[in-house]
Amino acid sequence: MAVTIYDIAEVLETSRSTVSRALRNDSKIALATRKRVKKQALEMGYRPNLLARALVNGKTQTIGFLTGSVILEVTSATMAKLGDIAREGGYGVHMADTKGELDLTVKQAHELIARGVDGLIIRGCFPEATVEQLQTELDFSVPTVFIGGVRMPLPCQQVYYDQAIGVKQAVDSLYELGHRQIHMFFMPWKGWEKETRFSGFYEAMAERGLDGGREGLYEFPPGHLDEDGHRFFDIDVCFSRTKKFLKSHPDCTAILCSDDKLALLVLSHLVHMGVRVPEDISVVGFDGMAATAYSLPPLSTVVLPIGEMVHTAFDLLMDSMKNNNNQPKEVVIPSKFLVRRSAEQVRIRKEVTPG
Amino acid sequence: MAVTIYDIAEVLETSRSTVSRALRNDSKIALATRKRVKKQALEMGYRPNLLARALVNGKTQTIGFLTGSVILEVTSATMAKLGDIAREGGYGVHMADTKGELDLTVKQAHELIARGVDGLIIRGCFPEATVEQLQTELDFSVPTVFIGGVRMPLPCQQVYYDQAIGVKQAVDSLYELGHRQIHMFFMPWKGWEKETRFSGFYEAMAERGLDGGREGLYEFPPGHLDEDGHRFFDIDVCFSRTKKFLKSHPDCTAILCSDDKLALLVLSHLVHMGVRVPEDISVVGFDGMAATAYSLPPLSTVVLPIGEMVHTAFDLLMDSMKNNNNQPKEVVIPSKFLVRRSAEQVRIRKEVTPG
DNA sequence: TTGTAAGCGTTATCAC
DNA sequence: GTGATAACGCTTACAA
Repeated sequence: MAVTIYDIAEVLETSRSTVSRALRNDSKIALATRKRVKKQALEMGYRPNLLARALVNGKTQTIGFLTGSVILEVTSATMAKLGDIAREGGYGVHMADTKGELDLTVKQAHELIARGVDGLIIRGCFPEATVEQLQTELDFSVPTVFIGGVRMPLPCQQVYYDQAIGVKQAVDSLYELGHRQIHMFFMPWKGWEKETRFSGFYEAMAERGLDGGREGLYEFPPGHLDEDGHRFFDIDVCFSRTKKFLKSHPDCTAILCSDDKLALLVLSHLVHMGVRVPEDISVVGFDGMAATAYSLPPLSTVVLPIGEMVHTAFDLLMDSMKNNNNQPKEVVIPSKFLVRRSAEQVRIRKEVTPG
Repeated sequence: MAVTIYDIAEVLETSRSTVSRALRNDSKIALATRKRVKKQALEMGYRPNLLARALVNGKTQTIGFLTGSVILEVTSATMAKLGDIAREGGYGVHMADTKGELDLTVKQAHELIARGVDGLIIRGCFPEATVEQLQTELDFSVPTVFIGGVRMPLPCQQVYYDQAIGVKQAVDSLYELGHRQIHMFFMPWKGWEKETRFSGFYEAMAERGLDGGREGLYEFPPGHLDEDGHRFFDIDVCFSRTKKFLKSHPDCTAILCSDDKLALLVLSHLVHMGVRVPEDISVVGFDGMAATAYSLPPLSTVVLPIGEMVHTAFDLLMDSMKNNNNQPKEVVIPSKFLVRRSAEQVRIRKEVTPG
């Protein structure tokens, strides 16, 4: 069996308390003793039993991370970052997939709490849940902070992206490049925070006096999920949808996509149709997926600063764990437009501008 | 504070042991009592403290998952699957990123063990570590199973992919489609299990009497990692590399890529150069990434059956946790070639075959 | 069928 | 400075 402080105490012919204190560098213990104990502990390969420790002081140095579909890149990037940050802070991460469903989220949260997490970070929005539902269901007994792409409409600790701002920047940037006929492509999949992405588009277009209400939106079929949660698109349908769009909007010079996957899809379809990007049409994505960096052309996209969000959320959580309060607090993280090669000056303007 | 069995016992004017047993449905307890206790527990919102339970019976119902770069799709898919399977089995998952480095792996493993995981699943190979190093470093005190793409050269519980078999299938399939000039593209990045992928290629080519030794291999620059572990490619270099290849290998009709990312990259570059896939050149990937399903054309690829691997690994782990033994055991999971549109009969043959 | 009491490995509160 | 001793919340012989 594993070595315990008791074993060490026995060998050293001292008491458990002394060993315990010495190992934690208690200044009350003589320096010599501390040294002796630590040496012995090392020799015997002692490793503290964090469970026992947790039982007495009520802290496990573990946080729980609840998230919908781990396989999504934004999710796994978040998780990776959280793992790193938590580790630096001496915390472990217990993760659980919620499939983005409220009841599973609640269930898993209770699981994790029972397992003794000190705090909870929950990622995902629950679009079909009512505020009342959230209020009652999500009444957790440990400090909790929500993260995601939309504001949760209830008093809680949360950090979320301002998704609109990046879209606005994108529209502004396109405008300055001479674009006037700008459209937004989207796939209305479940749990997707579309409204905030749309609203940025609406606003920015309106500000410029451009046509960008609902008419500026162009919908794609969302495909379907396989049993592992991977989303598959019906590329033939999407292809013809893009084709149709081009026919019906011959004057469109720029396309904003509601997410990078769609943007990459559309990009490849355009290229196949002989439409040059960005010479003929500029394309912009949303999310900041890694793959946008090496598409051809590399995709301009609105990036969600995941690291910043995770940092903020973790700090918030640490804080409320320390003070054991869970007072409502909100932090907004701005998204930002990242310029790459897929967006360019419109041709018309190019021809007008002399070399 | 949280409700404990003691609180319930007090209210019911009975003993803690009765409550404890009743809650766990011990047949020794009168059915009426059980009912009464459970009802009371429910009413008081009792939730068992798994930590306390763990302290006494030495089991936390938690497993640890160690893995390199969480952000990779294969990794996150593995994690997602593991989370689901574990939950079904009543287990939680404590995850930690190892960056694919041996010392961090060891460190994290000890962390997790201290936190009380009942077992460990470790993903990742350690190409630069010697067998001796692994032997000494990886001497864990809890049941452990390794998973990954290569066989660990030491006695342990492991399940790994037979990566060669899928490559062979791919080559066979291409051969049957009339391809003779088949080449393999690869990026030699750290920790990548290239040899097994290569060996499948070598063997299959040799079996068919085709030129497929080292000369059949064509190397791409591996790009670089950002601080988050995302890999970025220098697309311009890759592009010109592909171009150069086409010039120097005008008779090549099929390209096998060592991973899907590379395949998708090459695919887009070929399309941009006006090379039609699959009409002019067939392309095959490796991994089974989701994105291969909706590239244009959808990519034929060698898929790694992640679900199968995780299932196997979990079962193995459960087994050795139950019997508390850690006897060496190996399971091999075959990869398999998945046919999609990116590979097709060679043109020559097409012309010969009458309509 | 139920209750008593010991113990899991640690920390914390007292005395000494 | 150090050592008993009582928690922490639960399980499990052993008694009753």
